[in-house]
Amino acid sequence: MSKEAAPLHVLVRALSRLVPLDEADAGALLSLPVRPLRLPPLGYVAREGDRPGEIGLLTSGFAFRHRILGDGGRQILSLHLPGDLVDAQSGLFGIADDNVQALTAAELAMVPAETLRARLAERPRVAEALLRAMMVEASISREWIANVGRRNARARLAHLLCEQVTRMKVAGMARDGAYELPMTQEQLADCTGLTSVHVNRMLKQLEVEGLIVRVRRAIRVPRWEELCRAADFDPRYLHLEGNVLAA
Amino acid sequence: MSKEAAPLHVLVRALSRLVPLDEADAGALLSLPVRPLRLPPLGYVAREGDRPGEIGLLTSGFAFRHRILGDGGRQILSLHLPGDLVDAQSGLFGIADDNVQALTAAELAMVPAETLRARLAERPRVAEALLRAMMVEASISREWIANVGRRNARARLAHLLCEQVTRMKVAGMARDGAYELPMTQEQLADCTGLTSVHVNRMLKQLEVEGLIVRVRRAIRVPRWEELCRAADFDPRYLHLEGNVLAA
DNA sequence: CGTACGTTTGATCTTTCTCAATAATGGTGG
DNA sequence: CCACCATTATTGAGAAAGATCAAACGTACG
Repeated sequence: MSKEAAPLHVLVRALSRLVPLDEADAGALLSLPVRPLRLPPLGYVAREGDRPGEIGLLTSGFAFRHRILGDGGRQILSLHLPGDLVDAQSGLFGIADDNVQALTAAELAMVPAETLRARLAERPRVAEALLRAMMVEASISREWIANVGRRNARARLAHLLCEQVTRMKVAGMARDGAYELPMTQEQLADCTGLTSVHVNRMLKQLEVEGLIVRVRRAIRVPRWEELCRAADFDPRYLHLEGNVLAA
Repeated sequence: MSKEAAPLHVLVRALSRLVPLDEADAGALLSLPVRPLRLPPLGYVAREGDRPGEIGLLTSGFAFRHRILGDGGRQILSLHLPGDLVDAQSGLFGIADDNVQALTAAELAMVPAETLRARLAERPRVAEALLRAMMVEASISREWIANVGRRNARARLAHLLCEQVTRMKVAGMARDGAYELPMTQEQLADCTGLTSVHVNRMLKQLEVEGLIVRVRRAIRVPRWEELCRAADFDPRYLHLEGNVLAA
């Protein structure tokens, strides 16, 4: 069961967290044709303006989505974990709004958009799960607006960490309470609307406050509750209802 | 045709901008049962945590969506015009992520979520239109992240104005090049992650620069191109493809 | 072992916030 | 119609958060 020969298992696992899927639903997903795609760090999944025709399922590694502004500034818009359909937007819509890039080395399973669309029409439960996944993503986007718009640098960063740690826990990517967040400080800055210099200072501050411990890019959270308080983090917007969140 | 006896006409009009709907599709929408709701300015459509059971279609007036942060700060997350399904999220998902409030006096048509969901299953084209509407909204959310995260105060405000003016044009709400944006400066501040004091100063600056003209809360844009440049505004993220944007 | 990239730190500058006071405006009851 | 009240807009002065510039330091990796 936990053997993941087929890459689509991560999708079934991710979607069934949102809507219970039966055997037939799962089968419809698992039988999808797939083009494997292996990317190096910073490899592009999609570029703004692309008309992909395929939808990328992230099966291993991390990815992120971003827009480049007129003055060359970059804003990271979302972070993606294995199980995420990384550009359902572009795939179903036809045109990509933003750039999607691998953060680490990553593996994707590219699914033809038309085939997926057809499966969705046959399997309403799967369609509903996908819709929910998109709504969760939209809710996260709105939290990012609030994060970047109304929290100070320290809280922004703390919030980003809380969100990622929580999502990684749910995805079973925690390793004894330490979470490897494979991002440079510049990328953290582009997530939070700060400069990398200021991110560095705030990380250090969180560290001297004892809210995080850093070793290389691995971050451990010795006092989860306190970090959440510093972050003004309330995980409701992640819609994890049924999920185990026991530390 | 332009007579809108039934409130649902605005929905048909809005959705058919995204996907061509035939008579049967339109009929399926127009025959939806509706509970009219009339709200005073600042009346609530939904509150965070609500489990509504109905989806609100805004038929007249403006509405906005916001979250309140732990320190009491408020971030406005989106603005809504007639034709917008103001809480498809909550209605289809079950639980509201954020607060939705009327900005002006507003009229809504409340549609039972279950009925709408059933219609969606019967009418794939309508479902697709709704999905697209949600994707456009998500794309706008991402632009707001970038706006608030990476643009300075002047550009943020200019961008918000460009976005609203464009959407109002498309919705046919322009009155000879003047657009009534019925928001207080504090609300503009909560959209842009600024303080109302600074919004005031930036509006004034845009005005002395000749990029906008203000009379009461009506804003006219004498030099559209220049305002767009100041805003770093590129309307692609609004996905207006087929729409007339001739000034 | 050197190069490229990322991190850390300091000093200074700018943008935006905060606090506070004043002026308009709009709506209400008399 | 007018006086009054609450809300919103405007302006100034000073403080603070975060940006910018610049340099040094680490570390990974070819």
